[in-house]
Amino acid sequence: MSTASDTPQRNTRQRRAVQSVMMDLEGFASAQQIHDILKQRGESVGLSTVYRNLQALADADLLDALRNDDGETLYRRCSSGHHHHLVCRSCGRTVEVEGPAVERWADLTAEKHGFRDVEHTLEIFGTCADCAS
Amino acid sequence: MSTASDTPQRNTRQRRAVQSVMMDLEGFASAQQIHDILKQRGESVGLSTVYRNLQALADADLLDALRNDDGETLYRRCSSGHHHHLVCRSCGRTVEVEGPAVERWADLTAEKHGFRDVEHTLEIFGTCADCAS
DNA sequence: CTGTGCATGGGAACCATTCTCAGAAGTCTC
DNA sequence: GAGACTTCTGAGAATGGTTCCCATGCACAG
Repeated sequence: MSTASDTPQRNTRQRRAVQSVMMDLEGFASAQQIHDILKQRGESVGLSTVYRNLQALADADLLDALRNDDGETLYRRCSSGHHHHLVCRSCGRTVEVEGPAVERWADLTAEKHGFRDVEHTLEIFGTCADCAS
Repeated sequence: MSTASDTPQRNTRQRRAVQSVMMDLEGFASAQQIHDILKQRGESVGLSTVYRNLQALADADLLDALRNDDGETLYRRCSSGHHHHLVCRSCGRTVEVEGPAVERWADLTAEKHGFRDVEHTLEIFGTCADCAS
C-alpha cells in the first residue's frame, strides 16, 4: 500500500489546535468560525493556516467538506468510508447516512450514458424533530 | 392559483437576449460565460443585469442552478418537474436523469430520523464518452 | 405623447479564499 | 545539545465571483 505512506507533516501547535477544535465540534462550521473559536480559546492561529490545515484534513478524508447556499465551505469531522449527510437546516445537527442502493444507481446511470470517473454529491436537508416543535 | 400571476416584469431587450442565449445553450454555463456569449452576439448586456436575470429565471424555475467545485454558479434551462443532473466535468454536457427510488430513499431516511420538510440535492459528475477519448 | 417607476450598467464594494515570502520552528544528524 | 535543512506559519496583498449603488434609460399605462 502506498496510500498510508504520506504523512510527512510536521506536528505543529497550530495543526494540533485545529484538529482539537474539530474533535469538539458537533455540526458543520466554516473556516472563519473555526478561526474565531481558536481565538476565543487563546490558541490564536493565522487564518491562512486554518484554511490550509482544514483542506489538508479534508484531503486526508479526516473531515467532510460541503458548500452551503452562501458559497461558504463548511467542515466537520467524519467517520471513514463513503457516506452522505442529513442536515437540519435550522440547527445544523447532522446525521451521517449510507445508501448503497443510491451509490449503485448513480454509477449505473452514469455508465448507461457513457460517463467515466464518476463521482456524485448527495445531501438531504430538513428540519429535525427538535426544531420542528 | 397565485403562482402564475407573478410576471410583472418588463419585457426588455436585455431580458430577451439572456433568455435567448439560455434557450440555445446545451450544457451548464456560468454567468460570466453567458455574458461573454452575449457580447459575441453583439447583444451586449451589463454583467449585473446578466446576474439579475439569471437569478430571476432560476427563482421562477425556468433555469436550473448548481455550484461547481470552484464555487461558481452554473445555469442551464431545465425541463419542469423534479430531476437530477449527470454533468460532464470537462465539457459541461448535461443529461437530466430521474431516480424515483432515490427520492423515496431520501424521504424515508429523513423521516426515519424525524426530519420534516425534506429536500435533497443530488448531482452526478463524470467524464462523458466524447471527452474521455 | 408624457409621466412614473422598474430596469439597466459601470464601477465600487464585498467576502471567502488563495497567494506571497520572510521569518519561525519542527526534525534529523552528528 | 548544536547546527543544518526544510517545512510551516502568518500578515497582508491579491484574486475572483457576486452583489450593491445610483444616475440614467426605457417600457408601459393613461
